[in-house]
Amino acid sequence: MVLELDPLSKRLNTSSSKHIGAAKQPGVTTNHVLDRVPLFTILSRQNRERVLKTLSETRYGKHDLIFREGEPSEYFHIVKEGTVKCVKSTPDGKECTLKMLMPGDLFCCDAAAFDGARHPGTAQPMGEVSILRMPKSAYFDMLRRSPDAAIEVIKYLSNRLHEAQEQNKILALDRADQRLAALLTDLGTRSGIQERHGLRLPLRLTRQDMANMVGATTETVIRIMSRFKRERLVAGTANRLVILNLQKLKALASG
Amino acid sequence: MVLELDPLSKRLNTSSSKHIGAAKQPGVTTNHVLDRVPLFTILSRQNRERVLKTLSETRYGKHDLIFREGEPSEYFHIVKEGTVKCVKSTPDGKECTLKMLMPGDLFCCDAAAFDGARHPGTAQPMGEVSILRMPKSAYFDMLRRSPDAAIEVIKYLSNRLHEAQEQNKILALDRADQRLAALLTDLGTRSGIQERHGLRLPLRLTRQDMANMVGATTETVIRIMSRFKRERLVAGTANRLVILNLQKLKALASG
DNA sequence: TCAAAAACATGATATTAGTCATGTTTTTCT
DNA sequence: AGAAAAACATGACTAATATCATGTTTTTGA
Repeated sequence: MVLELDPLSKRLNTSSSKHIGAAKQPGVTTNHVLDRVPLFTILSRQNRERVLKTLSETRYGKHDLIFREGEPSEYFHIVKEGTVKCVKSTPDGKECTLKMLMPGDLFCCDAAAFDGARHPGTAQPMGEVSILRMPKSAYFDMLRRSPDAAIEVIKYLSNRLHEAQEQNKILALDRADQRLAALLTDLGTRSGIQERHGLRLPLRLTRQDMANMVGATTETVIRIMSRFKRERLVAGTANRLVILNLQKLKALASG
Repeated sequence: MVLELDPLSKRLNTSSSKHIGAAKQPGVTTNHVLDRVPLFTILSRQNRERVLKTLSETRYGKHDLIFREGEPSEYFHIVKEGTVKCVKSTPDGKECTLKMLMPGDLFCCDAAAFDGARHPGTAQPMGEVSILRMPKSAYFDMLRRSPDAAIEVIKYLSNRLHEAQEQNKILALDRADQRLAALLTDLGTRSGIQERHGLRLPLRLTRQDMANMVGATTETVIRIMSRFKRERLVAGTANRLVILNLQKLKALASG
C-alpha cells in the first residue's frame, strides 16, 4: 500500500533491451563505449570476449525507472549514454539525490556483490539514456578471473566513497548558498562545455533537481539562484544553464 | 603556515611499533584478531602466512594522530583494539566526523589503492588503540594473489559507501534531533552493551563529539540531549552514556 | 588531592532556511 | 498553435538552529 501512494510506481517501463554480445557486427558498436570504461580496457582479450557475451544494452526514457529503491539487485550496470540520477526517498515524499551518473560510471558494482541485496536507491534517467548490464554471476566471475578488474572496482568505489564523504562534510558544515555553489562548481568542472558566454551544463537541471542535491527546498534554491543571477555568477534556467563565473562560485563554496 | 595554526599539529606521536610477523610465538597474539577480520579469514594458509610477515602493530594514545588529512598514504590499516575517528576539518577550525572505526574495520583500503594519494581525513584515536598496518605494496600483492580478498574489500567499501549515502540523506533531510537520534540508535545497535538500566555505549563520547557527527553545534546537541534526558530516552554524560529507550529513539530518527 | 581544563548547561538574540500563498513565465504535449 | 503542466519567482511569516554570553559541574593531570 505504500507503493500505491508512490507517484513513481505508476510509471511504466517502456525500455527496449538487446543482447549486444550477439550483435551482427560483434564489437563494433560496443567497443567504442567499452574502451572508455577503465574496468574493461584492462581485461585480457579472452576475458573481454567473455564479458561481452554477457552484456546487454537497454534504453530508457525520461519517465522510466531503471530500478527502484528496495528492489533486489540482479545486475551490474554501466552508463553508456546520458545521465542517470540516484535517489533516496522518505515515506512523506521528500527526496535526496545522491549522485549523477555519467557515461562510464558503474552502478550496482556494490549492491550486486551481496546475495539478495536490495537497491539502496532508485535509478532514474535524466533524459534518454542507454545502460549496459551484466548478470551478477558474470560480474563475480569477471572479478575472480581478473584481479585487475577487481582492483579497478576497488578504485571506483574508493572514489565514490570519497565523493560521498566530501558531500557529507559540505552538508554538515556549509550554508545553502555554499552548498549550491559547490554543486555548480563540481558539475561545471566535471561536465561543463565551454561556450562564448560561459560554461554550459550539458544537462537539463531544474531548481528542484538542484534542491534535491544540496539538501534544501526548491524555494531556497530559486532565491539563491536569483541572487547568483543578479551577481552575474550564472545565467539561464533548467534547459540551458550557464556558469558565468566559476572562480567566484568556487571561492564562495570554500567559505 | 597553515600547519602552524593547526592545534592538532602540536601533538607528538608517542606510538610504539613492532613487527608482529616476527613475534616469538608466531600467530598466537595475532590470529585471534585476524580471525575476526573477514578479509583474512578467507585467505589460503599460504597467503595468510605471507600477509602476516608484512603486518606490523602500533599502539596510539588519545592525544596521538595516526595520520593527518592531506598526508600521503603509505599503508593499509586495520583497527585491532579501540575506536578511531575519521575527521575532516575546515580552515576555520570546524570539524566533521565521518566515521567511528571499530575493531575489524579497514581503513585506507581505498586511498592506499592510488599512487601518491593523500589521506582525505585525519585518523584520531578515541582512547588507547592498537592498529595493524601493511605497506601499500603488500596490500596490492594480496589483492592480486587472492580474488577473494579483493571481493572482501569490494564488499567492505560497498558497505562504507552505503553508510555514507545514508548519512547524506539524513544530513540533507532530517532535523538535528532526528539526526542525533539516528546516531544514538546506530551506535547503540552496533556497539552498545546491555546493562541493567539500559544499553551502555562502550566509548567516551562528548556532546562535542556527537555534534561533529551530526552536523550541529555543541550547544544544539547539549539542548537536545537535555530534552532526551527529560524524556528518559538517554542518561549520563561522556564517560558513561546509556540509552534507556532505543525504540523511541529509533522512531524519532525515522520521522 | 586539588587546581586547571574540559564538559555540560541555559538564556537571550540573530541568522538561516522552511512553509504557505500567489502570480508569472517557460516548456511540454497533442 | 494552443492548452495544460511544469518551472520559476517573490512576499510574508514561522520554525529551526547558530551565536554569544555566562555559570555550574565533572574530569584530568601534575
